[in-house]
Amino acid sequence: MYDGLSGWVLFFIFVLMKSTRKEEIVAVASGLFKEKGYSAVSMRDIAQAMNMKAASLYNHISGKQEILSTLIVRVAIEFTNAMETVMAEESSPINKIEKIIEFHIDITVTYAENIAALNNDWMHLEGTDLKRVVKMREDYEENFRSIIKQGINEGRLRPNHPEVILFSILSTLRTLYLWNEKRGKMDVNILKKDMVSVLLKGIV
Amino acid sequence: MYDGLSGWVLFFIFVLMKSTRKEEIVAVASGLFKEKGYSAVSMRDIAQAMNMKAASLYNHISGKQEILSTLIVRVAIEFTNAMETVMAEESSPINKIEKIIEFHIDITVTYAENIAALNNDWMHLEGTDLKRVVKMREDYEENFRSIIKQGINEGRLRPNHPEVILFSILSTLRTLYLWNEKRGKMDVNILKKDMVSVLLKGIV
DNA sequence: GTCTATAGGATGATAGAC
DNA sequence: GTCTATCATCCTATAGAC
Repeated sequence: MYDGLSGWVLFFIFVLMKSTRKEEIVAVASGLFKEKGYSAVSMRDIAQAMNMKAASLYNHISGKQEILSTLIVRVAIEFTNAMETVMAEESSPINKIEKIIEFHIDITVTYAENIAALNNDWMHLEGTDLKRVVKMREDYEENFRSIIKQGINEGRLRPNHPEVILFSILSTLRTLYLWNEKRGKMDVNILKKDMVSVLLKGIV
Repeated sequence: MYDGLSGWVLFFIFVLMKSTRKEEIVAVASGLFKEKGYSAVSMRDIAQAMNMKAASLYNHISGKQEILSTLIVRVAIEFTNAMETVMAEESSPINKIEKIIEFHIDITVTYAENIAALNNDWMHLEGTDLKRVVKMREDYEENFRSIIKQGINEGRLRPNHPEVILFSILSTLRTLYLWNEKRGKMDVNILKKDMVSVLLKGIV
């Protein structure tokens, strides 16, 4: 009876270790990718940062590509889900844009390194991962665009070129990850309020 | 007399060729860097795109690093000069911000690839080039920040956190280069007007 | 699960013929 | 100024001992 139990416990620990070890690698690699970019970081760099040898990494991941893919797909899904939640709501375009700004800030707080990879290294994805991420990005932008167009049509947004509005807001939100040190001192809720105010009402 | 003349002419052509050849390399490389990033582009890639062999590149440039440095320093100086011109003017903070938005659009039109390198590959610069570019970037941001603070103090800008305003505008302007295809169809002056309107007056 | 050793190929750069 | 040949080093990834 004890034997059976300890067998299961050991198996559970093994699975747990293996999975957290992979997560450790992904976490360490994401920091390096953010600093120097995917292509400039070698498996030796990642291994060194974990106090191990490059060959040992391959017991936990299939290769460098899997690290990038895990990193990017994870946060891309996060954004897709958040956008779908907003789209499903029955509220005004302005309210939806506020929600988008808020979830971008929330996701950036926990996924800064993933966002760096999504923004700067998506083109180094391969095969179906590349197609999937590009598709998610296109759908995301299309949803955002439709909200803006609706807002203009209803006369609740100023009639500027929709692409200019989309691009202005989105490029600010997408590069929020670069701003984490300065943000660190700022309360997230204050940041959200200021960001909504600046992006919606302008600065004048 | 003819001999002397043709000697000078040949020398001039030689200097001209050498310099335009270097410019050609820088131009071709900048396109590749923009697509895949500095680290993912090899000297063989650059050579192939010019229908020559990698070794031949070294007759015109000292190495890969010189290409990056040329590319980045050039556009960094462009931004620094433009900002200094604006700072020297005696006009309101709002007027200065409008000018900044406008010269960002102008520079982006001619230097899209350089800006990509400045944004994404500056960390691969070495030695004094790295220090110089980082310094120019810090000074640039500090100038922008002082304009914003003055605008808030004078009560002409809404009293949002200055860093939020700085970051929102700057991140939009810095990623304009990503937007060149869509912009291509739009008149530059209309883009400037829309951009100024969206960034200053907001969208609501 | 980590190590050493190494395969197999790419990389930045140089030497020297033409 | 471009080429071929090559160097020395780095890269991702695998094989196999422990």
